[in-house]
Amino acid sequence: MAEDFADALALLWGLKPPPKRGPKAALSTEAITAAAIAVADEIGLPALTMQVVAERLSFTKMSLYRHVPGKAELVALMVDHAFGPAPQPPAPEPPGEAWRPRLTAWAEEFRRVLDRHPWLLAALVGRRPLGPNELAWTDHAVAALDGTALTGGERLDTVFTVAGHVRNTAQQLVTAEGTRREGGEAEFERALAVLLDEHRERYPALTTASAESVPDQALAFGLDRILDGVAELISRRR
Amino acid sequence: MAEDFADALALLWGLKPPPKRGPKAALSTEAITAAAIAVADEIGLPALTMQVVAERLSFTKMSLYRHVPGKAELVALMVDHAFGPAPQPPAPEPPGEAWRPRLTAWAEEFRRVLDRHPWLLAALVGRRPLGPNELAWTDHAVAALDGTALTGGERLDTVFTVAGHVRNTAQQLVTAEGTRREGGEAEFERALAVLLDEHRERYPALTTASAESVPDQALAFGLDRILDGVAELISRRR
DNA sequence: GATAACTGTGTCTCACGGACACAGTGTATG
DNA sequence: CATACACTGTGTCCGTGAGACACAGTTATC
Repeated sequence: MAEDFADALALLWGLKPPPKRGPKAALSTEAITAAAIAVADEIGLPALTMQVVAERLSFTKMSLYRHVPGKAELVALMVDHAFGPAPQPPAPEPPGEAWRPRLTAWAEEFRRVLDRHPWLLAALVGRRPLGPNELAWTDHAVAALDGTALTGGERLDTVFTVAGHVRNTAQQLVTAEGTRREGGEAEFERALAVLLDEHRERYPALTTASAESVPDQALAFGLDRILDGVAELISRRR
Repeated sequence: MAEDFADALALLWGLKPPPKRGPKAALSTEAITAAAIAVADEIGLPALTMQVVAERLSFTKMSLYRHVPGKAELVALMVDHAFGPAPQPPAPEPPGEAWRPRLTAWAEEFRRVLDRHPWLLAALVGRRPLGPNELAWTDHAVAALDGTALTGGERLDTVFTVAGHVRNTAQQLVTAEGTRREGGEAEFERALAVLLDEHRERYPALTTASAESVPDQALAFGLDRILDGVAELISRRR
């Protein structure tokens, strides 16, 4: 377990000493990762098998294991690769100002990544080895709060809260398999509506609230509340 | 797929007509669900196999399928069962007041459930059939906001945001397998610290913020920010 | 040119989810 | 009361997926 963790980290951070002898590899960790991402985008994480990835690359399943220790590590690579380089160049603006639009833009960018790669949601569950890109994303978000009256711990917690909110709202567009929800959307809503209607005396608050709910507002609403709360804390510090 | 969804819902809501003939069943959906939860608490969701559940009950694997359509449906049952009945009796207080302590208490209760059943985090990913208990939990949270100046949609979004935040903070105590993180905790922190130290010029904001971070504050901090934001919105409505 | 490191491959094993047929058991109907 | 029928638990079988391992071919170093 500890070994696996260290292995995965080494792989994520590109700490493999390049081989000196032997044939030049036709495959590469990057190629495998990219192919796996393409497959997962289409068919989801549970359906992602070494076999399918190999087929897309026109190689055999076992050849993948020369470049990737196992499926778990492959997923870790996919995650970091899917994030890609962090958005928002260093931003020459004075620190301490504009933290709010910067965090908002960051959240939207994060959301876009999750929309592009629905399987990411499932892959982000639990603690796992972090890659350079993921850390860079986090760093950029924390940097948006530079110069504010928040402590380091508060900045981290703020970023954590915002990122978590984005993740949670993205879940609504995703099936349990980690693929985009297409036409079946109505089915779920209808089933829930029927259920609530059948038991409206059992869930009174939920029923009445649902009656006047507006879809697709959760991301913006929650983000505004969170950032309002952060703004209040910052101004309270002055 | 649509069939599966309906089947799972029927099972969750106990809509099985009881059999009239035949031997009385030694097994039951409840017994299987309870055993599966016990197993998952110990070894996590990926390691939860029909075989293991059957062994704990001293039955054969295939006998489970007489009471549960498949593993996915079993997990759905486990989720609703793990939630248990919603906390907080109807609360005789006047609505509109005390929404904040009620939501806070609700969040803490939710957190306690997640701590008891670490695998829940992974099981909650994506849209899935909702059971009566889960709906009741949601209803109670929404009810805490009854009488406030929020619209129905805003109440739902608030609850969604709070619940999501609780979920996200709970993730830090969980491994990728959905078991509690025990001694390995230090390993993760140390690995991250080493990583950050090695690349401190690459992640400046993150490095300095981490240096003065206080662990285990994320839940309370984020919750306070969110509720501050909600309070501001409510007072703005007056 | 020999050796050693490395790559991709074919074969094998094990674990898991689930289909299916079967024998035993209890209830309703003739 | 007998018999047919619905239902339960079981044993066997299959398909699929992760991964171990041995092998043959390839390339740089001595």
